[in-house]
Amino acid sequence: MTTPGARARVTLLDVAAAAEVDPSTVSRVLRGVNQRVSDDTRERIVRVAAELGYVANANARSLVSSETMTLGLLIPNLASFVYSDVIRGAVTAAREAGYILVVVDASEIGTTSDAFHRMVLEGRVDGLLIASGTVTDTLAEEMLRQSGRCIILNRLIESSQPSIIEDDEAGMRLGVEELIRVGHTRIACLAGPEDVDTSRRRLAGYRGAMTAAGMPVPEDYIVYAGYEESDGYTGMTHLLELQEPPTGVAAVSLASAIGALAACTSAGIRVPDDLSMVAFHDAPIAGFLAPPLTTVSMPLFELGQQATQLLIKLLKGESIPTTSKVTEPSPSLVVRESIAAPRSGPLAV
Amino acid sequence: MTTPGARARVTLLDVAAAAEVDPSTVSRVLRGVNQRVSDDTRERIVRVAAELGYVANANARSLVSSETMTLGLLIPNLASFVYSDVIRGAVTAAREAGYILVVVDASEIGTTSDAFHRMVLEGRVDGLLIASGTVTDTLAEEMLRQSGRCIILNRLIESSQPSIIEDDEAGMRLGVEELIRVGHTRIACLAGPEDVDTSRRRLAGYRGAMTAAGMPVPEDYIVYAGYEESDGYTGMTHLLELQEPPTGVAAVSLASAIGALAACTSAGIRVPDDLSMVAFHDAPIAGFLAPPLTTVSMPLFELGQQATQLLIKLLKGESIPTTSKVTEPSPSLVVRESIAAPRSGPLAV
DNA sequence: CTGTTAGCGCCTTCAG
DNA sequence: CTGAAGGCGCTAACAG
Repeated sequence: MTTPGARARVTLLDVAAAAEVDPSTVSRVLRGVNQRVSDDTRERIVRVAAELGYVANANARSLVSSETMTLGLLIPNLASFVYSDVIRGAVTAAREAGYILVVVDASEIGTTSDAFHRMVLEGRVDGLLIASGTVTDTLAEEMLRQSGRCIILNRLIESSQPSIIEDDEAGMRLGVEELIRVGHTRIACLAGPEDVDTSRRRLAGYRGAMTAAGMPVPEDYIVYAGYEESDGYTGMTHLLELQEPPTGVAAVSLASAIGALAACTSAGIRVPDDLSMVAFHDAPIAGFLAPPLTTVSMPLFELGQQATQLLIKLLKGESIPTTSKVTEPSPSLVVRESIAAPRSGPLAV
Repeated sequence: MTTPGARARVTLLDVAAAAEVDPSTVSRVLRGVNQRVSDDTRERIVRVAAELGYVANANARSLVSSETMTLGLLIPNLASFVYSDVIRGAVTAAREAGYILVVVDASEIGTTSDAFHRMVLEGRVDGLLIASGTVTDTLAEEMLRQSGRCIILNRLIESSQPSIIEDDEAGMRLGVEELIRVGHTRIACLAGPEDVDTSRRRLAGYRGAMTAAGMPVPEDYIVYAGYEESDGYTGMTHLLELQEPPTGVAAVSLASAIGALAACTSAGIRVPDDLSMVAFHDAPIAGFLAPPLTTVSMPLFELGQQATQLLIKLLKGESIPTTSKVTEPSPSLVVRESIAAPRSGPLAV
C-alpha cells in the first residue's frame, strides 16, 4: 500500500532564510536575471536551493507574470494516423521557445468550447492550437473576441480567427495526377464528409487534376464517405457496384484507403492489377499493406511546428496573417505498389 | 492580419465593485459554497458576473488551494494504436471527478524525468499517470520520494511506486491457446524487446500456454524484435528462414502482426492457409487487413480509467495498493480470419 | 550588489 | 447574512 507523501513544499522563503539573504535575491539568482550579484552569495544560494530541493511553484509565478509558458493542442481523434506528426512538430517548436506543450483530447462534440474555456480563459495555458473539427464559426468568433490566443489548424473559418492550413488541394492533385499519368481515365474519389472544409479542399484537388487533364468527372465517381476504414470500405463497395466501375481511386485518408483495399479484396478485385489506388497522408503502416500503398505525404510535422511558432508570435504581441499555408516542404508522392497502368487503358492498348 | 487582443481580464474585484458587495461574497456565491446568502444578492452577483464575462483565474485559485484540478498523462508514442483507448478512459474518469486531463508527449528518452519535474514538481498538475517506457527504477524511486503523486501504467517497477498493470500474460495465453486449440504445435512468438517488463509478461503468457499444453518451446521460435511494423516484418522473415518454420505465430502487438503479415506476403506464404497468426491488442484496422486479423482485445479503456481513479484516491489522501491489476473485463479473443487449422497438423491428418 | 515594499487574483478564517 | 483582514509563493520596481 502507498499513502500519499505530504511533504511540505520548500519555498523561496525557505531558501532565503537558509541562505540568509532576501527572497528577492534568491529569485534573481535562480532565474539568472540581474547578473549583478556577488559570486559568493550566488553560489551559496544555488547550493542551498539544491540542498533543500527547491523547485519554483509555477502557479505563483504565473499569477504575477500572467503567463504560464505552456501551450495547449486540441486534437479531435487521437486514434488517427496523422496527429502524432503534428504533435511532434508542435512539441518541438514549443520546446525551442521555452514552452511546454500539452495535448487535450476533444473527441466529443462540444469539448472544443469547453476546452477553450478551461484552458485559455481560466489561464491554464497561454494559447491554444485547435485541430479539432468541432469549431463552428460562432465559436471561432467568440474565441477571437474573448482571447485572441488561438490558432485553428487546417480548417478555414469564416471569422478572422487566425488559422494555418496545408495545401490539401495540391496534395490530392498530386495523387490523382499520378493515376492519370499511368493511363487511368476512370478515376473515382473516396471523399470525406461533404460539409467539412478540409475534405472539400481535397476533393477540389481531385476535380482540379481531372479537369486539367480534360477528363470528365461523373458525379457517381465522388463518394462522400468519411475518414475511417469503414467509410472507405462502404464507399469502395459502392463504387464497385457501378455500371462502369473506376479503374483508379484516390482516397481522402490512409484509413479510408485501407478500408477500400479490404473492399476490393472482398470483391475479388486485385490492386493494382484490376484497380489502382492512392491515399492522402502517409504513415509507416502504408508500406506494410498488401499491396504497399502509394500515398501522398503531407508536411504534418511542419504544420504543427509552424502553427506553434505562429501562436507564440501572436502571444508576443506581433501581428500575424489571418490565414497562413504550409508550403515547405510541398506535398510529395511516396511511390509504392498500389498504382499500375489500367489493364486495357489507353496507354496499355 | 491579426493582432493579439489584450483585453484586461475582469477579476473578482471588478465583479464585487459592480455588484456593490465584498469580494469574499462574490467568491462564495460563484463557487456555490456557503449557501447562506440572500437570494437577492446572489442573483445580482451571478448576473453581474455574467454581464462582465467573468472567469476565475485558475492560477490564483491554485495558489491558494494548492491544487490545480488537472492531471497529466505521459505517453511514449502517440502513433501507437493502443493509447487512444487509454486516453479516453483516463479523460472519462478525470471528468467524472471534476478534473481536467492533459496528455504530455514523451517520445524522447529523458522526457519522462523532465515532464515529472515540470508538471508535478512545479505544480502544474496535481498528479501524473505515466505510460512511458522510460521509467527507470531510479526515477521511480525519486518520484516516489519527491511527490507520491504518480502512477505507473502497465509496467512493473522495483520500487514501491504505485502501478497498475493489465494481465498481459493472460491475454497472450488466450491467443496462443486458440492457436493450440485448432491444432497448431509449431507456434512461434514475435516478442518485444527482451528487457522490457510488459513484453516479458506477454512472452510469459506464450510460454505458459505452450507448457500447459505439453508443447516444447524451441528458443528459435522466440524472436525478440519490437512493437513496430518493421520489427514484425524482420522477425517474421527470420522465422520463415528457419529449418522448420512455425505454422502459428503470436505477435506482441498489432503493428508487429501487420509487419509479419507483409513478410508472409513477400515470401508467398498465405495466411491463414499456410500460417496462422494472432495479434496482441485490438483496433478497428485489424478487421480491414488481408486477412482480417484475429486479435486479443485488452481492456485499455479501463486501464486508463482505473489508473485515473487510483491516482485521484491517492491525491485525496487515501492509501492505495502498490500494484493493481485490471481484471474487469478480462482479455477476450476477437475471432476474425487469420487462424485456421494447420495444413497437415495433427487434427487435419 | 542587496534589501524593502507592494502587489498578482483568489480563498478563508474571523468578526460583526 | 456579509464585510474585513491576511496570506498562498513569487516577482518587480524602487531604494539604499
